[in-house]
Amino acid sequence: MPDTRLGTPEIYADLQHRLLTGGFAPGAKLMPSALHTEYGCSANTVRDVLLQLSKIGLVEFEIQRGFRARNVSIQKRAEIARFRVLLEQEGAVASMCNGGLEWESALAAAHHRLMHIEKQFARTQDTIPFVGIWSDAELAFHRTLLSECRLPPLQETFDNVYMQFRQQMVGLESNCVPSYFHRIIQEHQAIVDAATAKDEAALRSAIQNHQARHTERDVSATR
Amino acid sequence: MPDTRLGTPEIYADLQHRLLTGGFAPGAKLMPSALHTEYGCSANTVRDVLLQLSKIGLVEFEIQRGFRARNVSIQKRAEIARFRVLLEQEGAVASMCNGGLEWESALAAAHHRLMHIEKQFARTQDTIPFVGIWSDAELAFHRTLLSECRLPPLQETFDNVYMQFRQQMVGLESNCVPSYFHRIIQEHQAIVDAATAKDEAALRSAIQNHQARHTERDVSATR
DNA sequence: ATTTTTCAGAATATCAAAATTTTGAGGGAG
DNA sequence: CTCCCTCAAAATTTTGATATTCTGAAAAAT
Repeated sequence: MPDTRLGTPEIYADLQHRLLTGGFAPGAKLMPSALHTEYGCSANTVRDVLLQLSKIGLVEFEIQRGFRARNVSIQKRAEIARFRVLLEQEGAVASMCNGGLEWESALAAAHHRLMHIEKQFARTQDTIPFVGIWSDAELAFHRTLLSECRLPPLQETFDNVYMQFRQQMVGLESNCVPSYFHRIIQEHQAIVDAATAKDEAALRSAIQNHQARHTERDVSATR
Repeated sequence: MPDTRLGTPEIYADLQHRLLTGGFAPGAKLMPSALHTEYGCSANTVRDVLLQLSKIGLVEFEIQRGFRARNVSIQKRAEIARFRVLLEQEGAVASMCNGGLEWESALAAAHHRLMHIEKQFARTQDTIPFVGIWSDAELAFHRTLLSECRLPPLQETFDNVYMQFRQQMVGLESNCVPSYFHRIIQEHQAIVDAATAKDEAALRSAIQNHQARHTERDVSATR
């Protein structure tokens, strides 16, 4: 798409964005030899970027077999969602214990910003360009939630899992219903309330409920 | 070291092994242009392998600044250890709930194999060649512990974290005292006992105790 | 004396082409 | 009809060379 000469970071960002917004069909082959013309660079450069993207789980890499956009399935989304809940519960509880007033304030600020975007969202029909900025704001909110947990490895893992989860979402549901966002606003509010009240059990429940739609175990699937 | 022509998987395995056994000083620069002669391949091939190793956290990669063996510190080891405990507790408890007799048996088998190696270990002075096989057996034991948790993302993350933890260990303590292994045998036994007894609280404690030496928070470090 | 600039050496990123491997279709043998 | 073998097209990996960027020390300026 872009016609100017791009550096590796730009190619990385663009490919990540496409992966996260349905720019590639799930499981689609990602061929450096095909993509390099789009970015006006060599195939090897695309290969490097794809290798880096496989690091965060958005791209599957198999030796001698190239790259693919990660496959999606209800089962896989459920596994990722349950792992995400696990990480977020532990991280949020730790943040709640460590974090002081400045953490609560940051959380309130992130939530306010997110609500503002979500309200704009509900008013607009043209949802496509909004998913990107909404997702950034939601990620910022959840990052703030974990920001004081003092476990960098958990935070890094959460970032990856969050993006993998998002990839599963857009791969499985191409359209976003507006009522969906109403529920999400309430769920975020419950998280903020529990964190502010320093109620560990409530915080865990709120985080669990936030993903309840996706964590149900699918007994029919044989994986 | 090897004089025959090596494929990428062999180079990957060898570099991983060196990273995990102190073959590189912590923070040491890993230059494709220097390593490619050792493996009889081009610098770019080494670069690819290092990119893949950075995926599991053993190698740090910064754009335009190359690769480094990951740095070690008491602080970093503590963070990794605490994250490891968290993952292992959740994974083991889930495995205990899901796993049946075949899981208990597999766990007992992995533990028996590990004990056998540990006893040989205590008898030998020449510890260096043993650390590799002991570590493989210990990893197998902990993998078995999580094998029935039905959370593939957690299992993958645990593998990475386990290796990062090992890297911190060998980077911080070059010598392994034999008494160290006596304690570890008992700690593993406690994990097996709790899992067999289906005692969730005891299992969590046993896993926590297994890393207790490393999870202490270092208040003096300002990170 | 401290800071800034310059400059060569070294290391990294990128490239286009060659070598290797995989894939899939077509043709024979059982 | 099925299975296996062969072979050519396509894709991936590797290579060696080129271009860009970084590093550190010496020189110049404040």
